[in-house]
Amino acid sequence: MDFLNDLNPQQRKVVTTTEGPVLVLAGAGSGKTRSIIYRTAYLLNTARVNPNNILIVTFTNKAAQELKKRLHRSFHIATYSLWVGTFHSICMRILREEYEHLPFTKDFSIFDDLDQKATFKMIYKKLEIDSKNFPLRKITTIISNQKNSLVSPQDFFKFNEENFFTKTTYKIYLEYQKFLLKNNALDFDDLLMYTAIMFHDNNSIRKKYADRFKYVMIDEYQDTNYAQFKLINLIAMDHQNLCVVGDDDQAIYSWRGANISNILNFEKDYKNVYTVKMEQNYRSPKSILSAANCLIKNNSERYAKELWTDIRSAERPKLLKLDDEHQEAKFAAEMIAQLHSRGTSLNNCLILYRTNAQSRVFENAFYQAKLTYQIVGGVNFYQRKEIKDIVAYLRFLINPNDEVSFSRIINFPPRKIGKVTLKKIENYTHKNQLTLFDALQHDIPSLNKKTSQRVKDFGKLLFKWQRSAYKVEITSLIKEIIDDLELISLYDSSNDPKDIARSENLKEFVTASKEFTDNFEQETDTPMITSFLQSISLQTDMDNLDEEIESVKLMTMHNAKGLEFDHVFIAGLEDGLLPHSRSFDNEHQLEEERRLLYVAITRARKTVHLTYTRMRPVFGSKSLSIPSRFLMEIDDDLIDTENNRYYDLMAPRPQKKKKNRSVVTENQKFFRIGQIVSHSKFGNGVILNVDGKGKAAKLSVSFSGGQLKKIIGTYVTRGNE
DNA sequence: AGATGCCGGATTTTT
DNA sequence: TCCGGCATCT
Repeated sequence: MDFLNDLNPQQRKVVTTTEGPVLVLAGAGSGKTRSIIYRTAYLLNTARVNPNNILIVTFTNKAAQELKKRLHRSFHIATYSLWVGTFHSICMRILREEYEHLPFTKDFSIFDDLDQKATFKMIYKKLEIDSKNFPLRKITTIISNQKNSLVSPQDFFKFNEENFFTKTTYKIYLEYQKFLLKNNALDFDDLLMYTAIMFHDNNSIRKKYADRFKYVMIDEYQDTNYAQFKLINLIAMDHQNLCVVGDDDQAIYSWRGANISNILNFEKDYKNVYTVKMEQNYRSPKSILSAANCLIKNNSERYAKELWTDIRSAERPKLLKLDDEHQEAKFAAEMIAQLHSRGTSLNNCLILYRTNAQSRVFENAFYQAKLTYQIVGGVNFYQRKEIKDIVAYLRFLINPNDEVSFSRIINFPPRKIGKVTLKKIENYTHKNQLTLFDALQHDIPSLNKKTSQRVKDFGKLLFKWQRSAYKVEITSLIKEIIDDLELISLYDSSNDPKDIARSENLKEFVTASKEFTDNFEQETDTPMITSFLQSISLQTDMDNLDEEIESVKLMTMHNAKGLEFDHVFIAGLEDGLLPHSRSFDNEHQLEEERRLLYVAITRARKTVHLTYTRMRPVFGSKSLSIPSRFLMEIDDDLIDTENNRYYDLMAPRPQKKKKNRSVVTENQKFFRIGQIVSHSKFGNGVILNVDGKGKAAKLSVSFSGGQLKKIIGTYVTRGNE
């Protein structure tokens, strides 16, 4: 119990209040992660809870690993039987365990957004839909939102929707889900949706997990969506031992379906909630925190709170104006070079920007300055063409119905099998009720002799690998495939500059597979290759950071959540970038952009540099930049603009608006997604979307009578949940 | 089947 | 500016 002395009174309360619902409103740098770790240790060592009975949900795989590492190091806790992971990885494990009750096998493929895109293209072709009228991006977003609200296509088809666009969208949705199942595949959202719906529909399975996970902790609760809320609710509703930790000021994922009202309504969703506010910041000096506080006060959708700190005497955030984006990058590189020459590790330096596209100039500048850097995000390692290709081979061997992978590999490397042949193979497969894999072993009548031979040769090759797949180690299999296809020499002999790095990446992939094999903890009777494929689908770039290399880190502000660095450089503080132009006309989105900057600033332990440019290329042509409106919201005396040759104020400071800075009122959180409401004419219905706040919010409601309506909140009443 | 070239459109953030 | 999609040619 001695370890409780390491904690402040609030943290101690969080740690020792093990029974019943606990809400922890934890500001940036207030020791949130620490509290979760200590709470887990307390549950295990003091309260003698069996590790099997604990579920911890983190926001990234990396955070999960870190947590395990620290539990092990500081408390000598064996983390083997502890369930720690992201929502997605935890759902993946559950679905694999319960596949008998589900419409797919445990070998299911996980489709990333590239696979998803390929799928939609096939569907568009089949349904003869013009992507001009139904832009892919828009449609995938809508469908993703439906899944995150647990609305299945069948639910929608019950409604007699008149609107052509909506009707077509649901047709696509339905077809998409059918296609995925036919391919034994799930997308990211499906992982959550199938699990939540399974718990909802099958009480004995729900009970099994509710009994298993007697103690549940969720980190970053402000960024959970409805499916995640429901999922956790179904697990915790019986025992109520649920501890959620989050900060409404750091909610930055609403575009992904995250619903801030999950955290704001926690005290209503659960009974007798014990609430702890942690407002002492242990990370940043007062000079930095004051600026952050001043900024975030401009948001109206928040719990009123103010972070404070004992850490004093440091510099205020510096604001600098550079001529263009090259100068901006060069400036950061020079500053970091200077710090580095005085003994600062590059590991303590962070570059943050709003969009991935901004990273390129920084790469350049750091390369010039001979400073080692690592980029997080952008094109994920596993999304690169050469890696997707080899993964597609592996996937197809395991999952012989995976059309997306099949169409990827059938003619790569080129073996003179084109799309006509592909279509014929698919038809033959369909007609004879075969898997694609088996069809390749046949003589397909509609093919001419030459083509048929090529197809059969390919089939033989796949057959050979499939036998290896169940016999040899993953790494050997991968090597075998790469050798047989002569991929390395293919890329090395290429004239295309893009191919230069490809053979290197392939080698790295081999190494990664080896690492996986070495660290693999056999959890079920699932073949290792299945686990490998599924786990790499959920890997992010953050997980692939090489910790051994001392380097400056470059990433988007979204990726920076939960991290801390001594020196933080925040670039591109310009209207259009931050706040992003796409958020200009929407107050909610503007507030989210503001939170993004708040998150960025509060990463810093020692210094913050805010930069913007005089001029920046937009759509290819240079145009004058406008300094971010957020800069004007921070009081003059909190920002250092003096003794600074770069600074000159170019835009007139807009008048600050008077803002409602009070606590979120009942009115503001009146409706939320999933709530049941009733209407005098349409009867009962469930809310699918809320636009605006308060009683007068615009609601999208699906009524039990079948209508899907947009309605002003004042015309409905809330029913029981 | 594959290479070439033109046009139009899009540009946020990620598991 | 760059990328992807489409048409056309070989």
